[in-house]
Amino acid sequence: MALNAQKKPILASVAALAGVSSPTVSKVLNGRDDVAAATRVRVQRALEELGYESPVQRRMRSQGPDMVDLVFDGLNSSYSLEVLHGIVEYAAAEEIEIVLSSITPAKLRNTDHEQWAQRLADAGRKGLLLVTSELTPAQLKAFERRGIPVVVIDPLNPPRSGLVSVGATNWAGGKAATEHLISLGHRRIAFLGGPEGAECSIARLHGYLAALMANGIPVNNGYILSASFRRDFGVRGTRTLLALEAPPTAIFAGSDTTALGVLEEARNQGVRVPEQLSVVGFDGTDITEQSVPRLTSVAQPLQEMGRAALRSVLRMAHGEELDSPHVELATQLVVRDSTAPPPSS
Amino acid sequence: MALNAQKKPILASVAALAGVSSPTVSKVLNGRDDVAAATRVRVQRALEELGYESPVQRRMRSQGPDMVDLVFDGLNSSYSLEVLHGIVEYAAAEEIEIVLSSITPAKLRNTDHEQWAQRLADAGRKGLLLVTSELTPAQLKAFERRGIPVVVIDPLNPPRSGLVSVGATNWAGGKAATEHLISLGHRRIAFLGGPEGAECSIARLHGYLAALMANGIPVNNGYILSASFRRDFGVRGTRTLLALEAPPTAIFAGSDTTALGVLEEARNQGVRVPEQLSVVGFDGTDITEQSVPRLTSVAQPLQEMGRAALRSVLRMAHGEELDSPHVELATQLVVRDSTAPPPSS
DNA sequence: CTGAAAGCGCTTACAG
DNA sequence: CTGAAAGCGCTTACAG
Repeated sequence: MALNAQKKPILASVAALAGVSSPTVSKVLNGRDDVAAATRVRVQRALEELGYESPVQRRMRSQGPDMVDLVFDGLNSSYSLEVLHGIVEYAAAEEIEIVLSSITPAKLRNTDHEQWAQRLADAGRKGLLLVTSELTPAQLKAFERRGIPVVVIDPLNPPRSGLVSVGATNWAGGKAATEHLISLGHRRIAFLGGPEGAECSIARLHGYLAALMANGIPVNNGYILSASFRRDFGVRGTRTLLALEAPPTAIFAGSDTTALGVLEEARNQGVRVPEQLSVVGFDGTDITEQSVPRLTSVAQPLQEMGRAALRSVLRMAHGEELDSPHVELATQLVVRDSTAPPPSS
Repeated sequence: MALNAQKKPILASVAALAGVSSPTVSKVLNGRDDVAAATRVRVQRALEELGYESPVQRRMRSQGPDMVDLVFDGLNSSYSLEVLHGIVEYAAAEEIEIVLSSITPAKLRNTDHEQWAQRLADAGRKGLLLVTSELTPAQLKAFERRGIPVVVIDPLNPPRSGLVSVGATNWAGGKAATEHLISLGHRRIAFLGGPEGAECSIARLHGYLAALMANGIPVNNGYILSASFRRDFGVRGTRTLLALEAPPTAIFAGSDTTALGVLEEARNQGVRVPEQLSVVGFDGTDITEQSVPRLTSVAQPLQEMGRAALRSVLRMAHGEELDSPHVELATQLVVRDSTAPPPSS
């Protein structure tokens, strides 16, 4: 049978192998119930053996590359662009098509997930990729039941069991940023974190705390503010911090965008960076190179995270086992021009 | 004919209506080229009138929202992000899914376009959107023959007949930028343009020239350099310009990214912006707000361009007539902090 | 339950 | 360029 393996199997060849007529095979394929159980089994075995595909199935498959759905949580930051870039580049190389879902995170809640999952299954989608947004366990289950793998990039909540996700070493990054400042001689170091409850921000905060503790620097709660990853919080937060009786000599911002706000407010107050105030950002997007001064920042491998997530989804789609349900790629501190020793007051 | 409207149209009924044979209809459907143009049109009209769908298409349709393919020319700039943002937002509202094509512009040349177009047709894709990149007339024809509308955003070449495209008023933008500088008192104004031959850059250059001429300012060819939209050209170009015997007092850059390079080089040479040198960018992406000083720039309505392109493709897919094959959305000069009167030498 | 026969809708090969 | 004819692969209707 290996001899005619190249010949595409048609219904008649399946019938011949099973020792029945074409109509009978047709009935099995279409789920008719007027077929004896034993016959059905024989036909099914033959279908399997020959790897039979209906013309529609064949058309579907040959119709193009595999497709993976992507749900994007707002497409407005350099962060998103980098992640998307990584996904798209890998997809192009692997000849995968990425479908930007019309189901936006905003609509996610009021979407009938059974219906959604079924649609993806019918359309032959190979998997689902989520950036930042998340699925409820019930939603996740709907995809699981249909054999559609789901991978989340940078989940907001702590990794749940059953949820496959890709992130970055946020704790280590927070620690590295803070240790860098400490090694420059800073002792009064503030932290401007992201939205309350965001797992990645909490991890960065704990990295910051770990560095302080390891160096015997007492934690000052007035130096720790959390609100958002946006620029305006950088401005507001800096205003608050610089108005303190003992203002910090360094600020570690939870995102590059926030750090930009820090730079802006420092400039407005005539506080020179890095001479009078050191600033570290987080993300390592291209704005770190465009700001004045260029921003010392903890780089996340965003493109790699996108690529890794797509790779994981594809591996799962092919039935391969993953090494681990949650992977964290290494962050890396990149020292630029916004950090220096504190002013020798 | 309204009477049997409920009867699902088959190939033979289309043939009857068009007054041809079934094989001919089959050929049209499959994009064969051995059909006379007039016959093809008649058949396409009949297909349209009866709302014919192939069995495969029927299957597909019952399976989810309409899909439009998108070919992106590199996903690395704020420019791309903005355009994509506009497309995706409109798509989500209209419940359209956007497929990021695995055919990248790099691969475009060695792709069998007949095969590609057929694949999209088979997959029931409603249209094709191209950003910056373009199709050859032969490629365009392959899609046209299969009734798949194509729209290009910001085509690099001048609008060809038959090519539907969306752009911005580059000439007017170039003129507005230059007039702004002239009205501040500048007479020595340089232009740093994009890649040689890029239509949008040529239009901006001519807007610049028009403004100079309208104000009786002689054109100095040494003030006009064209190379790319990238930052490094901003640096190099500025170095060249500032080394001139009579250096310009203002530089109009063809993109915001290039303008950023201008700012960088000016800073390196200790030339203060805007006091000693005025700078205007083009695009109006968010880096204009993040630079120091904030960048005066000609804003392109990038999100709107993305949205308009998708809307056009969908209108064509529904058989509606477009008002015009090429549309230009208005650019707008946004004055920020990088422009001021020239130094009173 | 089964399958010979007829049928369906589309495509291909080829004569003109 | 066009279409009558043959063909393809699947499904349906029905006799046994």
